[in-house]
Amino acid sequence: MLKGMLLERVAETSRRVAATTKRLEKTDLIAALLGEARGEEIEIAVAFLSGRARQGKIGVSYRTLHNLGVNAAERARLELMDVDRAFTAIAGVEGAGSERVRGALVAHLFSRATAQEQQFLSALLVGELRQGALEGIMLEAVAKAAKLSLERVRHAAMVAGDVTAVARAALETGEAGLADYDIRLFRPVQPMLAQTAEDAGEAIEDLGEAALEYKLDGARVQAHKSGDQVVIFSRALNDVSAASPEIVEAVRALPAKDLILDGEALSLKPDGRPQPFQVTARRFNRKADVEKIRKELPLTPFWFDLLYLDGNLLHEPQARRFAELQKVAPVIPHLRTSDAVAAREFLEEALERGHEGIMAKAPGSEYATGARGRAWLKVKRAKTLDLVILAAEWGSGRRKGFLSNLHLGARDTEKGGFAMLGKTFKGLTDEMLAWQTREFLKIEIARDANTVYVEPKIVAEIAFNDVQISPRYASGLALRFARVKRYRTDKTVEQTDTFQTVKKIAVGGIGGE
DNA sequence: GTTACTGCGTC
DNA sequence: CTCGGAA
DNA sequence: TTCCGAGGACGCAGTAAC
Repeated sequence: MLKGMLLERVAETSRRVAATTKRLEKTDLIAALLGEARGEEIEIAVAFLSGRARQGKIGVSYRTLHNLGVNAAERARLELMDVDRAFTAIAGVEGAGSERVRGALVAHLFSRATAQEQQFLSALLVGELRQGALEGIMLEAVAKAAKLSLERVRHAAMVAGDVTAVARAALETGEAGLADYDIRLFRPVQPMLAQTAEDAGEAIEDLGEAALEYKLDGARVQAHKSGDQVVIFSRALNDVSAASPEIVEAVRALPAKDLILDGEALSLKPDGRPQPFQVTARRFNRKADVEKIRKELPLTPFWFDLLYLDGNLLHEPQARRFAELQKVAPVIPHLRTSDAVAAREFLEEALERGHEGIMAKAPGSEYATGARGRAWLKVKRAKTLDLVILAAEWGSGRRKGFLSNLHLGARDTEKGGFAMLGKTFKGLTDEMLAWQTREFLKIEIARDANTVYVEPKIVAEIAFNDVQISPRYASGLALRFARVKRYRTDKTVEQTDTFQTVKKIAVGGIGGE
């Protein structure tokens, strides 16, 4: 009887992958390991080295792992298959007392692992492997190990919606094995993604003639239909049919037997304007009272692409896919133009109607599953505020040793003091990180475990997309997608924006109270 | 029963 | 979701 | 250009604790 691959082999590879910053070296290390794996082990190894369990999230928290209190094994004996079976068992526990049972199962697994293996398993389970390689590098490694072209492997994985099975097929049966991974009904494909453009003008400049569409602020949905059978998938390819019965019904009624649609679903107010995102979000991942909530907050799907209609359309140009789509389903508001002025007007119209912005698509482009290319561009509009930094949290990973995540405050001219509007760590260069760490420590007024509180005197220009109602912050409001544009050392606190200004933006955006 | 907290998925 | 850094 | 990782805001589900 052959011995299976040891967990140690994977943990050691992960450690070495993390140790180098060179992409090719990472690829080589992973490819070498894949060459040694057999059968199901291939799928397990691919999942682990992509930073996840085959079972997905299995409900093991940071806290569970820290309260284990088990010793490490002396010798590495755990096989990949053992670990995979243990994960399946752990994921299956539910109900009252489940946290204790799960903890016991995790403890037993960990007691059989060496110290290094324990470290690897911990990182894997909390999703913090941070070896500088995820699915992108994995695809390259699979291609290398199977001696196939990267494009071939990537396409199969994206159309299959999953790398693990494709990796196994590629390694076991090569080119022939990948032939099965064509688009197929009820097997979701990775949705095509977009890059950002500054404004409508840049999008037209990039694309020439472009297919413009409203960008709606809801959730991405992929609908599969064959006859009466309909399944709706989310962006992460979860089956969300149960939570969105009205979408299922709408798709079932479409005049085509077999199709796959791509679109965005959101809830509209009675006047046709969109609900704020956080309101539409009440429909996502929902199990309780679906029939009741669908009456209060019905979801409306807006379709913008057709991937399959009695056959594969992925490789057809966008213009043809959209034309076919219009014959069978209600489509998103759209405009085909090469005129920058018309594009700008279209953007203004979308914004005026309460939407997020527009998309601009290359009419000649195929549906590049899972790719974030320049064939699709998104144009949104950010707002900015000058805010005061109230505190900063110590960073982790490559930001360890630097003050990173910033607490943002706006002057409250009524109550005095500052209203906290959330936090951001985005938009900071290494230079800014170093600067703020230095400067903040000079004006420190207090600290706790992870946070340094500072005198409220540093001003930063903060970009954001929306103001949301916040159940978390005392101010009652929080910024959505906040990021730092620059520090305003030229501005005093008295010159910053006030909480009262923020409230006005909120009322404008949310629709008033 | 109700609340608090964490995990997960959406953006 | 956004951004900056590295290859 | 592509990939990665630094983490942000919500809301719901599920358990544990009260």
